[in-house]
Parts: sequence; C-alpha cells; structure tokens
Amino acid sequence: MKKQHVTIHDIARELSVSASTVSRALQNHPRISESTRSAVQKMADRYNYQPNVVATSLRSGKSKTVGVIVPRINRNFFSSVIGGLEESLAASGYHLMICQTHERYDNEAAAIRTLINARVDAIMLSISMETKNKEHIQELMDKGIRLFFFDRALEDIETGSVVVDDELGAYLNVSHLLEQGYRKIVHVAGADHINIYSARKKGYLKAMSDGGIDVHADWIIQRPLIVSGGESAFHRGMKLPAKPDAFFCAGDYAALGVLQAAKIAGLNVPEDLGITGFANEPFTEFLEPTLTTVDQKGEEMGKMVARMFLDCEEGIHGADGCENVVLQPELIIRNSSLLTR
Amino acid sequence: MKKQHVTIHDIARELSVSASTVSRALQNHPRISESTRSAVQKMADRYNYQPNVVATSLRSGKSKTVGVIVPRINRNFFSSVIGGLEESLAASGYHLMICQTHERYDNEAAAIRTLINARVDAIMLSISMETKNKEHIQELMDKGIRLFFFDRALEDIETGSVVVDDELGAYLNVSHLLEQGYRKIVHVAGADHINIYSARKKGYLKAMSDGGIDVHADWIIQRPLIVSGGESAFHRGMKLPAKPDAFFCAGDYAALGVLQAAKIAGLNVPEDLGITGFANEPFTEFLEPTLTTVDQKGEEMGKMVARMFLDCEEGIHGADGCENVVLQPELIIRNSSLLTR
DNA sequence: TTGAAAGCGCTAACAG
DNA sequence: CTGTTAGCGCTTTCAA
Repeated sequence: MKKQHVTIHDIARELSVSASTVSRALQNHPRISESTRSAVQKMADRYNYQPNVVATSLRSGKSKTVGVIVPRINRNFFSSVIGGLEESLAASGYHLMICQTHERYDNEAAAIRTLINARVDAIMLSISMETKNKEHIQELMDKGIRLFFFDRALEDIETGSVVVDDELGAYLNVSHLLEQGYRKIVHVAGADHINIYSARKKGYLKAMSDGGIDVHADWIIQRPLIVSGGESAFHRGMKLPAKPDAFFCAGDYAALGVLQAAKIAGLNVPEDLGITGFANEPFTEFLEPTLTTVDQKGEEMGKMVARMFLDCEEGIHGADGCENVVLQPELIIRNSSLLTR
Repeated sequence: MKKQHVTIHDIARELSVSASTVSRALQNHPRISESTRSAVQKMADRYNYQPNVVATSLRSGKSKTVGVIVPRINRNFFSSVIGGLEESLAASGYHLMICQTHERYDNEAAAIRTLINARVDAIMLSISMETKNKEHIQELMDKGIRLFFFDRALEDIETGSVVVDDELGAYLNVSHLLEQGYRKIVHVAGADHINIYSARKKGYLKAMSDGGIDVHADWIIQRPLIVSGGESAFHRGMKLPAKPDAFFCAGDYAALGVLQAAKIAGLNVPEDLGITGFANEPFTEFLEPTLTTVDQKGEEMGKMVARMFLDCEEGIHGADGCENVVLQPELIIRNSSLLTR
C-alpha cells in the first residue's frame, strides 16, 4: 500500500516528455516554454513530487548538509549554539548532522571521518578537552571541506572561527569584584591548554594587575570545572596564608561548588566571600544568592557561524570563510558579588 | 592543492582490476581471493579511501540517517533525549539529522517534508504544542518511512513510541504530598490536548481520589508552564475560598514561579506551602528549598527509541517498530515538600 | 524549446 | 574468483 517515491521520470512519462524537460521545468530553467513548465508543475503538485536530495547531492557533490561536532549536546551552552545554527541554516535549506565527542579525541577524529563520508559541505567544530594536535583536521583541509571553529578553537589553523572574548569576559568579571572592594581574589581555573581557559586566566591576571594587586601563584587553583572541583578549590583556597575574600571561577559549576562549600563553612555570600562564575548556566539565576556570571552568547554564536558559512557559500564579496569573529561577552551582575547596593 | 575524494575506480585503476572487485574486496565478499582482498585493502589504506555514503544511499535507498524533530533543541529534556539517541545510533553507524519546530505545526510539517526529501530511514518525533491533526504524518506512512514518537505522541497512530508514564509520575508526586500531610493540593496544569499534560492531570485526580479528597474544579488551574504562569497560578490559587496548602505543578518552571511568588508573599516553603514540579530540570536541585520533582529519563528514552528502531532495522524477531514502551518516571523528593524529616 | 546520453560513486545480477 | 553491465535519480552538455 506504500506509494513509492515519485521521480521526474514518472512525471515525464505521464506527460510524454523527457526527464530532462521535467528537470528543467522544475528549476525554472530560462529556455523552457511556459506551457510545459506549468504542465509539469501541475503534475508535480498532483503527485506531490519531492526531489531526491540524495541524487542531487551525488550529482552536484554538495549535500546541503553541515556537520556539527560538540563535546556534548546536552549542555546548555552547546545546545544553544546548535539551536542558533539550526535556525539560520534551515532558513537557507541546509541540514544539520550532529556528533558528540564526550571530550574524547578519538571520538572527534571518528566524527570528522563520518562527516567527510557523508560529504557534508562544512564542519562546525568545538574541540574536545583532549584535543591537542590537528592531524585529524588536516584531511578536511585537503579535501576542501570548510571548517569553522566555535567557542573552542585550535591555534594556528587558518580557518573561520567565532569565539567570545573570554579574556574580556574574565576581565570584566574580576574588575567588577575589585570595584566591589574584594582584593584577595582566587581564580579557580580550567585546563590550561584549552584556549578559553587560558584566556580567562589572562583576563583575571590583567584585571588584577590593573587593579594594582599582586597575584600569588597559589591564588590560581586549577581544577576540573565541576561542583566537586569547586568544593575542592574552596578548601584549598581557605588554607592559604592570606585568606581569599572572593573566588572567580572559570565555570559556573565550579562556582556552585564554591558557593555550597562556603555556606557549609558558615560564610555569608557576598558579605564574607564574593563568588563569580562563567557561562551563565540557567541555574545561576535561581541560586541563593543569585550568581554573578558571564554570558557567552551561545545562540548568537551559532547564528554567526551560520552566517559566516552562508556568506562564503553564496560568494558574498569578501567572505573567504577565514574571518575570526570575537563576540563581546556580557557580564551579568547578580547578588553573589554585590556588596554595594 | 586539494586532493579530490578517492573512489573505488581510482583504486581499481591503480591495481588494474575492475571497480566491482574493489567494491567486493572492501566489503569482504566471500568470493574474492585473499591476495586481491589484501592488495585492495592496502591500496585503500594508502590512499585513505573513504566510501561515498551519498552514492551508497542513492543505490540502496537507505541513508543510514535518522531524522529527529523536537520543539527546541535547547531544552534540557530534549537535548538529553537527543544525546541518548546520538550515542546509541552512532554506535550502529547511523547519523542524526535534527530539526526544531519551536512548537509550531507549520514548522513540524516542513521538517517532515525536509526529512523525507533527505531520505531518512526513520523519523523520531516529539510533537509540537500546536499539533492536533495528523495529516502531515500520513505521507510518512505512505512512503514507508518509519515513525517513532517520544515523550509527546499523537493518539491512534499505529507506530512505535516511548513515553514516560506521566500519570504515574503525577500520581507518585501527589501521593507523596498527601503522605506529608498536605490536603488542599492545587494543580497547575498544562494544555489539555497534549497527552502528557492530560496524563499528569489524571494522575493528580487519581491520587487525590485515592487519598479520599474531593477536588474542586477550581483547584485545577491551567496556565502556560513557565515562570509567569506559575506566579499567576499562585495568585489565583490564593484567592480560592479554601486556601491551598500545596501546589503540584505540571512543569518545573511553573513550580519555580509559584515558589518565587510564595516567598514574596511571605510564605515558608515547605512549612506553609508544599510545592512540587515535573521534569527534573537541572536548576531544581539548586533552588532554596530544593524542589521535589519527577525525572523523565530523557537519555534513557533516547536510547530506548534508538533500540526500538535498530531492532526492527536489523529484523530482530518480534520487533515490528510498533511497540509502545512506557518508562517508569522517578519521583525525586527534595525539600520543597518535605515536612517530616 | 526539447530530447538523448553521459555520468556522479557504488553495488549486484549475470556471465564467464 | 573476477569483469561487464546496468541503474539508483538527477543535471547538464551536446545536438537537433
């Protein structure tokens, strides 16, 4: 009972014309008579003809599909980016093929392989924590598949990217703490080889230096940016000779860990201890106190990458797909760092 | 400088054999000599041959791709489901093509169209709020493309589905409130035509009835399940002749709205007012007090749908792709409803 | 303005 | 065991 897919040949046969005529009519080719054009159109509608994009892809070598590789889909920031990407690309008839790396290099390499095989027109990549080299990316370049980085990029690869200015975000964040009167500000840092975390550290150092504060090496505590990492960092920090009066965490979950540990230790936030995070995870606005953090503009980032790709796909002048866009992050000031009201 | 994609013909030419021999060698066809097999394999490795899946799809009529349609990617529950789906399907060599409806029927119909054109092997669908009819689905059935519902399903469509037992979840939730001594429990309900919301209401009614409590019609307050909906429901509820002592909300955001409004009104939660939600959004465990809610097993759901599809794809006995799996939800008891400790 | 034919890369039936 | 051939559905010369 299942009607098979209708092809241009079915329509051609029905109208006693050739398949090429149908093809031309359907794409409004200039050299086709209006009468046949409308006849074909009518028949196509009647049979509810849907072109087989697989065939079109094979013929044209373009799949109208874009591959997206993220550490995890189920992370607010990444799903926001994907949401933005999808919205923009769908409007131009592109599809999304999605892979997760779970922060593993092997998965990332496999995903790239997979997406090459699927003949995607471009790959949007946010590299995994484990990724340190770029061998797996070389092949993309060789095959002429466009690559765009978002959020987490590898250095010295000449390709398009959209990131937020993590250094600025951290700078604004820490400057705000200084403005509030905090002085001994500890930084809970992420892994150094990831560009975003080293940038956040840089922003922290710059703000402190601009504020005339000497940062001891042990004020920077590197931990996994999860709740337990934050807790651990809190306890480590509280053992320092000069007790910190604030924690700037490179991630919101770590900030949450610090907050919880601080409460258990009987400290009042923000009076006894200021705490700020980074990422603007949805939960941060519901904490008590609400958490000061930095918004990374996920959806905007997705839309921007999409735009970049579409621009060079459509041959917009000047678009070579190698721009490096830096979005302005937004400091969201909330109660966890607000002394002066 | 870009190396083109290597095809079996390139390898065939290099080895002076035919393309079909290469094809057979590569898929370990039984009737092929070991010597040519290994020679082909070696050459394929050397050239880093990657089969063109587009060509394979065209030939076989199967794309090894599954379409996923959700209201929004950027919603914790849905991205969890997608995460689970991706993990299971990737392991079997399937890809995911993702569309969002933003809760609009038109977008849903367009997405289905798109995915049919892309010749996906199946579609996993969680219907939009607006969707009330099933015309757009009919075509899928006609074309023999498998359809699976997850979480939000349309009634009387004979196809596979995985949902959580929303009625049970609500029943457990409300029974727990009753056990804690709450009696006048108001239900903040969602739109009635969505199966999950009507099921939650049913569970509420059943629990109340089993608890020997008469539910007044005005104890059920239908609102959009967002923060402002919860606030509005709180104020409405508090104006009832018999003041409620608890709110069971069909969604966590609505519960958050109730919680915030209750705090502003000077009520203590859970002492003066019990509050429970539904969905186990990540923020619920960080609220003060932490929110009692129901976990919907998103990732598990994704894996289950994937399994269902893979089973009938692989022709596992008894798998016809029309099972209706109902997962057990899990009541997460937290402080917003816990009087007896 | 239209048709015939070739080919995108792969596989499978058929024939040696 | 291997080669030849045809065809998946579409587009695009080339020729009429």
